[in-house]
Amino acid sequence: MGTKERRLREVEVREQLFLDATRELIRQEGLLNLQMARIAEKCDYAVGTLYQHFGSKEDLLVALAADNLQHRVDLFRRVGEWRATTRDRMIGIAVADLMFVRLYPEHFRLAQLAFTEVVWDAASPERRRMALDALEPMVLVCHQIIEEAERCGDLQLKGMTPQQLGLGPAAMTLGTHTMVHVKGVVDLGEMGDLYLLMMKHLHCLLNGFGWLPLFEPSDDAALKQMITRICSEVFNDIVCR
Amino acid sequence: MGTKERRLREVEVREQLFLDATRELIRQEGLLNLQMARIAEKCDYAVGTLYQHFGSKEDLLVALAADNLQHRVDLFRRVGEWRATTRDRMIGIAVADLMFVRLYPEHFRLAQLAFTEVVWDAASPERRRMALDALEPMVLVCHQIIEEAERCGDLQLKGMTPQQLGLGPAAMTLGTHTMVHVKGVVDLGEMGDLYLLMMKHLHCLLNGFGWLPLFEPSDDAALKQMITRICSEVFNDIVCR
DNA sequence: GCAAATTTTGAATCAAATTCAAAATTTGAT
DNA sequence: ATCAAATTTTGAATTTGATTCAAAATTTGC
Repeated sequence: MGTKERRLREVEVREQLFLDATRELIRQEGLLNLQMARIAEKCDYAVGTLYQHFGSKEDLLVALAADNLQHRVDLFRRVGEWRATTRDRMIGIAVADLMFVRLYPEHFRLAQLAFTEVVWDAASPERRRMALDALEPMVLVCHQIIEEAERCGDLQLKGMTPQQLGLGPAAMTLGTHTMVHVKGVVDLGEMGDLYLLMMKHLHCLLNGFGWLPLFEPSDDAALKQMITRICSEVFNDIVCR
Repeated sequence: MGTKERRLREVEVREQLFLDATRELIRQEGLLNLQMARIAEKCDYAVGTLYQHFGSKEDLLVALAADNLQHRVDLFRRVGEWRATTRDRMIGIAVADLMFVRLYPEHFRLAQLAFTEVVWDAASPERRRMALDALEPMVLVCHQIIEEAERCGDLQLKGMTPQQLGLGPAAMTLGTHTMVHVKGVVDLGEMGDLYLLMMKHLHCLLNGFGWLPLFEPSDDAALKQMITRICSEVFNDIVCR
């Protein structure tokens, strides 16, 4: 009987409806003013129905963060499949994030909250698992690039596992995203484009790893050109800087 | 008249009492279960009095994060005054953070929440200013090290300002702290000590900057020895790893 | 010693998440 | 097509916990 399956699909559709509505409400009124009742109302359902999908507000927030991550994964995958040097692809991962930030400008603010003890621990274990699973393929893409880099001699792991080496760039990008999204921590006036700066630091880090071919980070023009090239080769269907 | 001043001091003492009680409650029962009424009760004051100091719960959280930062600053300053090479001192900043994490194991979890839009924007502007001001001296210490490194030829800025260069290590440490403190994001079993790994990545980054003297990051023993040395020379009065 | 000003108090209020019994709908057998 | 059982939806009622504010207590200035 297909009845059960149809129902299952309907539930899934509605769940997505709730998530999209939540995303829109956050964009319109900010995380601060997000209310469960408003979400239900916006979708013409009763609050009780919303709670059938998400055990709590925290659960919903984690679910939304995980949902956003699906899209981030898509961008990472493109980079993974891109025919380019391993170093270009590693940098490409960071460029994918720049794209992701434009497509989901609220994601990192949401994620910062969702991974906070207060929210994370209040979400259901299943939801947490889903979020961690959503992270998994991104990690995988990075490791594959790192492994290939080692195989072809672009990179020496020097006793680190690919996982361990990957954590450096990951920490740097995560840290940057955090700083960018907290209002007031960095004086943007005198810092310029933080994300451009991040790309530069990432190059320095990769140089420090000895990841070939080395790149001269002081050459701003070359750096910008590289970003533009990656955008046009990998993300040319997405609006670009 | 000293009456006014005495009163002012009393208020300050009480504010600290509230902050310390909050810190303890968080350690005991977790951020999740923090309640304003409990804090007041623990200090034998009415909730109204607590609200005289902190306009809202969010205000209190930001205040506590800022208060913690004072202690982080103290550790940073020691490093700033340490007689050692500029590179050792830069690494020393990260070691200071390791110390800080032991002294205030809840800080980064709290900070992640406090700098979240939901909390940050709900705190009073004065409180936000205080928190940003608390950050300032830390930034300053780092810049001084970077500037001295350039002056004495240990480091080439290559077109970056000291502020801009400092953001790289800052992003990397912030990102690491975040990953360490969210349960489940990194499989600690196969990653080993994340903070030791961070030190290694930091060395790679500094190598990538060309910060002299270069350090071979694959030499685990030397890395650990370096950390131990910094602990004993700079933090020998604090319990050490 | 007393009235005005200030501070403290905590019961009352309020906001918003969450629940759950009743109503509506769907299912499956006849 | 009809009906009873099972499932789903509903939203008013409950709960939780932050916040307020009028009354009580205390301090100040004369």
